[in-house]
Amino acid sequence: MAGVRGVADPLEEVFSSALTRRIFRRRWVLLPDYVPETLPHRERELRRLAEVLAPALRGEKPGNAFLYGLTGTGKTAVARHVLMRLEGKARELGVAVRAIYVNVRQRDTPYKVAASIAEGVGVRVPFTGLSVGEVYERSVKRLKRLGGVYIVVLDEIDFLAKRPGGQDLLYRLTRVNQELGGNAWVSLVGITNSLSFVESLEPRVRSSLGEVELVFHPYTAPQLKDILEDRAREAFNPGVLGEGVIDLCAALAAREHGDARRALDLLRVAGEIAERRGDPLVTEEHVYAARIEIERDRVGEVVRGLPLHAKLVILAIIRRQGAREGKSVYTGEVYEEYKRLTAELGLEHVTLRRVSGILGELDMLGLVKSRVVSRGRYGKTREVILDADPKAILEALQEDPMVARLLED
DNA sequence: CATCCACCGGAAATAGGGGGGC
DNA sequence: GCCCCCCTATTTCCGGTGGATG
Repeated sequence: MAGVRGVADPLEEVFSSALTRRIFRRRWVLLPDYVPETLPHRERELRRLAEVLAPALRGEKPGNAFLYGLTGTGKTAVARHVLMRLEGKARELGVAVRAIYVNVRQRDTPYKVAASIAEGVGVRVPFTGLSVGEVYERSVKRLKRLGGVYIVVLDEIDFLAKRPGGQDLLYRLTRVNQELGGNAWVSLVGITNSLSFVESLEPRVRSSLGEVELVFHPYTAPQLKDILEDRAREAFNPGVLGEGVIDLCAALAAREHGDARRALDLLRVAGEIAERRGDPLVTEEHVYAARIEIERDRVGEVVRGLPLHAKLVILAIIRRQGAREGKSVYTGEVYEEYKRLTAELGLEHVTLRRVSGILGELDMLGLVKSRVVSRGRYGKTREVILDADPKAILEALQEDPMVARLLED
């Protein structure tokens, strides 16, 4: 393709500005899955987890551990950091230690978890077709032959326990060492942000998993500031951060139960916005814009991933709520509106039971807030209120050709 | 103070689409 | 080829329940 010399070429402009990297030096340092060199204000937790797992270096069975605390309190980062260092040390010593990290929210069925572990021990499995038990047994067989120490981290483990068969798999995992008969060792590290989850576990699973429990408390604003300053030094070119930017990110995140991931997201997206606009400095204004952009992206992504009837249900909520000036709506009311929408499209409607389930799902996805209330004589039902920007939702709904038919007018 | 509304929410089953192992 | 497995969305069935009302 011949270049268009002398004429403004929009792509060329994009490319060259990407190359100058005027804002970021190493942007990925701010991405959520980056494992930092240092974890300020988590020294105690790092040390404790390391103590639990260290026996692996002698080829002995490490302990099981359970980490809990709210999102963005450093659980995952601590786990990954310790595992990285442990594997490094083991390599140095020539000891067979292998860490297997599974995010159970992303791999949220017993089969997927078992398959992830299988891959982690070097067993190739198809993505479907086998039973969970089969996958599990193949892994055990290979482990017996290979030997070594394995540390399996189950992040957001509550999502596994909730699924049918999830507890069974957990139970089997907690006693896999008996099956291995000393040829290899497996230790489990469970991570969750749900305290109530711990109580919902079968006692035998809980006692095994919770040999050591570490509680992660929310970061305070000054602590978040330390974290951000650490990372910002790596991530940005010198002098590009405007006055008060870090403080603002820390303050906004501290307001949300001290969520470090949120703080880092704000800082990163603020930088991205500045870069995109060609501004030489990241300012507080960029941070505010980042907050909006993050939320819009989140909502858009969630809504796009919804099945058709869930999309219709959320549209029904918006319609009903719009008609009642942003006040809450009840299940029955939503259901009626939803049925109207399906009729308009000439579609079958799902049952009330299902819509009730969808309402619960929308709540978990953070699009809606709902609580069960009793209106006495007038029955018990769920009170639903929108918890996301309706404009962002509608924008995403627009992209569904079926739903879009309802939005023309 | 018993009643009874309007759902709630667990459990199990189905549909229907994608794949094993031997 | 036969029989078994997984996954998601949904249906069916059904016992449960907080509190305004009569």
